[in-house]
Amino acid sequence: MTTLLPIAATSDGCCAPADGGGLTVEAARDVAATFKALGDPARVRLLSIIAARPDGEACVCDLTDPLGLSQPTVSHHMTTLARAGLVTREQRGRWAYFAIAPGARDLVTGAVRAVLADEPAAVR
Amino acid sequence: MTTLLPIAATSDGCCAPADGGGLTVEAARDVAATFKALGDPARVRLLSIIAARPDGEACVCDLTDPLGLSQPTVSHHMTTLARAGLVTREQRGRWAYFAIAPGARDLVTGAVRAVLADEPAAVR
DNA sequence: CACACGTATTGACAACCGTCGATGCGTGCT
DNA sequence: AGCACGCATCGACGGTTGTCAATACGTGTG
Repeated sequence: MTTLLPIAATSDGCCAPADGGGLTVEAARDVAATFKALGDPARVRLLSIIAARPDGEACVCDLTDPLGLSQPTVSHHMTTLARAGLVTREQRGRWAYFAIAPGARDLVTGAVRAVLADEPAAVR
Repeated sequence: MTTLLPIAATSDGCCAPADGGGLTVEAARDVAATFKALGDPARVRLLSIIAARPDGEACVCDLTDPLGLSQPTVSHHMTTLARAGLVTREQRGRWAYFAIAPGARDLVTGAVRAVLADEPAAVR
């Protein structure tokens, strides 16, 4: 939910929203929610493991062992990542395959740009 | 501290570290710590407000009002941001001026690249 | 149809986190 | 020297979070 808008869209007219010139309260909440989902080592490892997969997807049973966490915990983290829009869940047979969401990278980079105001010129 | 290394440096030889192909435990911890510092709306707003300043710096007294938080709370958040390497603190007179750390953007983008494996070039 | 298997949900618990008021510390002004 | 001011630290409190065991839910297989 909350459909994060990647650019700081104050949208409230021209003048600074009297916040002091920064992001809106809602924008900050959305941006922080994205980062919050990435703010746990277990979730970071989950994402990186899935991203490193040759087919780019994995089921929960593939993830419990590398992480050393219980199945419910992994499932819980995957739900968190899915709610943040970072992974997609696809039920196939009796396995649930998770993959990096198509817009995941744009979501995060958009959040970065929203906070740190855009980069000079060459993104390198 | 912990000097986040931006690239997934498994460094442990060639083979996947038996983690499943993702980041190392330590790398994941460092990356998550960076994101964790960004995972709170107050800190996101603090960063964006400082970044939006014409001179690029602000003292605590400039930040309490826009945020609607108490002075100790703002100070606490700034300490968190400083420990994460996202802002610098410079005592000048009896004011403490905070500014976006020089390497802040690289720190965050490096963390993004570490998790989501480098940018497409060819993917998709 | 019954069973095994993979996953999600529930309930519980400890740890952490954000927040505040009160207080302490350092600095400049009078 | 004394005082006002800005900031950090302390102690406390409620809320959130990460984790697990136990259980429930779906789905394919025998």
